[in-house]
Amino acid sequence: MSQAHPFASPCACSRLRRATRAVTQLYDDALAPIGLRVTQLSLLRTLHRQGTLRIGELAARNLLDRTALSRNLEPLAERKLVAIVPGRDARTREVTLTRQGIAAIAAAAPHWDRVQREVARHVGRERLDGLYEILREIETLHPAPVNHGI
Amino acid sequence: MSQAHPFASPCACSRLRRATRAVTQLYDDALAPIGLRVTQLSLLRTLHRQGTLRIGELAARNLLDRTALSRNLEPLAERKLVAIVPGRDARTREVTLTRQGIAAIAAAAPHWDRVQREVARHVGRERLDGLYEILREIETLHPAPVNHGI
DNA sequence: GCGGTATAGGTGTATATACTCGTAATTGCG
DNA sequence: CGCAATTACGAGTATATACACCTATACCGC
Repeated sequence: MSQAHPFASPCACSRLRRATRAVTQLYDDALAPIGLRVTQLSLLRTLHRQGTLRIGELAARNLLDRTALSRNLEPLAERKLVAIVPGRDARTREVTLTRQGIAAIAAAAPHWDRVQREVARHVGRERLDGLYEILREIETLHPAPVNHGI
Repeated sequence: MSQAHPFASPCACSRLRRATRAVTQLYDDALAPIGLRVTQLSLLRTLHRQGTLRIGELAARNLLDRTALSRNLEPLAERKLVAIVPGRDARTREVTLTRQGIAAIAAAAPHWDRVQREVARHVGRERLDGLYEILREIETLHPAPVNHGI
């Protein structure tokens, strides 16, 4: 009785993944003129909000595997949008937004804004807020400790 | 005023991606004893529900890029969980679930069930239904035509 | 039947993501 | 201090995902 679409996948994870593919496409298309993907812009903006972070910290704040983050940073470091330098603790590496990185965020801003507003309008602000709340709840299921307020 | 967490990302896409990483981890961990990832189980189950499909059809039903699907099928074909044979139309290839594929779904079922119930309990059935509805809405933003009832 | 167009799919390349294992540096304890 | 445990990270490998470009096949009008 709860199966609205008899052939719909009942798997919460598959549903999330599918919708994420759809919306990622939307954002990537919008950001294409700037030469940034939404994942890349997201990292830049995290650094913009939080300042210099170590690899592990930045990964944890994004519920992202440490080694995956390292790889995601490579093209950004290549393009000098971020700088990665050894920290005081010689085991660590600190990731910093460069001037070009800040410029890239600024260049991407209007495109991001447009697509974000399109999503908000399409879904409705209230439902979007509800979505965020549910997503926050879901994230608490992550194996690693969740860092709220990120 | 609407910024509950002053440092939270306001990006719908990043939020979705982050939550998706978290929940994917959860499902993949649960399915690890079976040697399947949630993406793989999801494909097998689509075939189980819908029967033999062509590459392009299976991709469209999952809002997945055609070539990405082809690559995702490779390890499954390698393990003989699916069979890929030329269709009548010689341009096409048809993907079929094998007996081993059906067995793999059966073996994974209890593990999937457990984690799915955990998510439903944690989020709440009602909110989970609400989530599905919002995700369906979001999917309609996908560039490619959305196939509902999948 | 032929030629142009449309369709289905593969290959090469790039990024996204996570696991295992290995290494270097730090820390903590006796 | 000296060594064991811990911590931070990289490298290798595998899957997930998409785009640009290419090929083969089918279809359609004539």
